[in-house]
Amino acid sequence: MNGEDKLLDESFFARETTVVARDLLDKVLVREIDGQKLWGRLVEVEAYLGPQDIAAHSKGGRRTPRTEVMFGEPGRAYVYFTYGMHWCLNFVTREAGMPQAVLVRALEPGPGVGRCGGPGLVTRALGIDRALNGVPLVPPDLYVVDDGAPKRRVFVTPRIGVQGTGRWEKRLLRYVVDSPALSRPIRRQRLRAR
DNA sequence: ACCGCGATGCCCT
DNA sequence: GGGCATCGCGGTA
Repeated sequence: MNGEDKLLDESFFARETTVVARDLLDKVLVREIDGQKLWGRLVEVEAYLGPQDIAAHSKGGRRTPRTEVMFGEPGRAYVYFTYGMHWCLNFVTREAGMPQAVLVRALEPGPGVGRCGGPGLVTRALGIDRALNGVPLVPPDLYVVDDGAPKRRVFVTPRIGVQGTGRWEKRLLRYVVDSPALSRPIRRQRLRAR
């Protein structure tokens, strides 16, 4: 992480969610906590597409205390708690009023950072919890940069943990690059490259 | 390799 | 009260 890094700003996140998800791969998520910088390279994300998307928290336009952040400005963190023990980090996308987001599922961890092969592991390794819900993705606390690293080939699969056989469950809204840090290994034959 | 399940607590109906 | 955008372990193979 050096002076060449370019911060991904609000205009980056204000675009179509699937495009944001794809573009986030190979970018670097940075967390600064207690004066130390923890980071990891994004290798697995998922798009959640709002009211029409039956797997999204904002399905049907649900506007509740939990989903409120997704209805607001793009480029903020949406952090929620699940299964009694895990925090999950999302980036809010699209303009205000369109409750869409990208879930961070895996990172290639930087030096001194623990395993990040799963959404709960990412937040544990980077010290992310409800205190960061709703914060803008700007330094110093939590932000994403382009460090100029080469972009790898992107693969798409159905989203993890989304049950059912309907259209939304089958949609290829999980975006990954081939990495040992993924939450689940790629099965080459079933994979569709783009 | 796959499958089942317990942990644990918040959210929403 | 049911379900959950999870994880890690233990069993079977």
